[in-house]
Amino acid sequence: MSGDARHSQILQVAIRLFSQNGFSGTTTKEIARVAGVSEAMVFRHFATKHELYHAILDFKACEGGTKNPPWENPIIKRAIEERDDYAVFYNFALGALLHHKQDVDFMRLLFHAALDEHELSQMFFDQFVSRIYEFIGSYVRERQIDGAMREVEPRIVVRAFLGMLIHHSLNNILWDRKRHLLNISDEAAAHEFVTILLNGVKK
Amino acid sequence: MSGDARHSQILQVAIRLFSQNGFSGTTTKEIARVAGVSEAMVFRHFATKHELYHAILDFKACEGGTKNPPWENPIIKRAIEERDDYAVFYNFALGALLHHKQDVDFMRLLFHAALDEHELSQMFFDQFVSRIYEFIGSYVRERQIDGAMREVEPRIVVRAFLGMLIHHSLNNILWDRKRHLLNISDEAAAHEFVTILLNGVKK
DNA sequence: GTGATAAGTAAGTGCTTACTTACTTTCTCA
DNA sequence: TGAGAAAGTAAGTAAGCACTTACTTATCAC
Repeated sequence: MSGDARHSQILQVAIRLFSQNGFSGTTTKEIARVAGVSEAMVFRHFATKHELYHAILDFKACEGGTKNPPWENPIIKRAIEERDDYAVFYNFALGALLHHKQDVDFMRLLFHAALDEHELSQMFFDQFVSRIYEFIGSYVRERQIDGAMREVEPRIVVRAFLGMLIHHSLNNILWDRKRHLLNISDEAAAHEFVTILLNGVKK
Repeated sequence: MSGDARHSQILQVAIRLFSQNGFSGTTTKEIARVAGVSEAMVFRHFATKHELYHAILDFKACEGGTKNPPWENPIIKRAIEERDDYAVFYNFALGALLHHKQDVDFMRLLFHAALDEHELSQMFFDQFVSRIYEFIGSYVRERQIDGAMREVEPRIVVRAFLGMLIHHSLNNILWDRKRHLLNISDEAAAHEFVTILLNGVKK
């Protein structure tokens, strides 16, 4: 196997293991075993375990966050121009839920990193999450000026909205994987959450 | 120091360390050091590291969950009888936010346990969280029958509501401890979330 | 074919881990 | 007051950890 191929293969294996077991719960020996190579190969590609973890968070933060950010989604941009509140929030919500479902590893990795207080957790928050507050928050502000939404601190609206979405995904990933408590499609969840939110803030 | 006192002192130290660093990130040596005893003392009180962790989750799940459950809160019970939606949801929300703030260790512990897929995480979910779905869900159902709330699956309403609350606490604990993104009192947060939710589901 | 280079490993290194043993000190109360 | 129990420790043990070294095998342009 070529160097590059092995490099990204080890990365993929490590992503899975770190996301399952966290940093200190994952051993370099097991990464090597699952990748089907000797431990020495892991250390040829990544000087230390920390460097490997850092490379993963770096890679995932780019791929998972800044790849298709909502503020570059043409459907949402169009909906914003047309002042179609439902379309703005629904498409954002559905995009988020699908993204969470597709990349469970990333979600788990983010929470592990947050609990471990890893610097890249804060970086992701500052560079991605706070931008979302800006993005949705400023749309809410505009709609308040339009007279379409009542006066609430826009960031509270964003927090309420993100809370519904992220908590729903977190439930599906961590506690209620079999969907015993609430079995609902992503489309239906997005619709219901958006309906509650928009009715909740309309004038 | 007496045996019982030492026992609970080690427990308290371990709670702090496990909640900070998770199970595999915490060493028995450090627990002993922080407790100011030799490692052998830790193992006199708890046969294994796993047993200590189990004892903590057990203790915390009881203390944190079933101590003052919302379904035994007289203020909430009264509000339910009076069909005072705002009082029901506001008091529940404020109680939850205060509880999260007072016991950050427990919140972190719960998330560590969930990511580690520890059995007691599932137990807490089954015994406490699902009861809350029952409790609030059935109130929503009653209010729908009363004609005061529109027809939505009550569990979706509960999920939206808990999502706002838990996500807000999680933000304050993990990512935005300095409250740069949103600085708001617990009372104001409870008020705003409840207002959004109730307007969101009213007929 | 040959020699340079890259891919790969077996068998370590010293340190840390959870956990034990064999021992000493302190307290209690008949 | 002294014997027995309980509280406490120093100094281990074997296994596991991140990481290294010294070596072998495969690739491929020339």
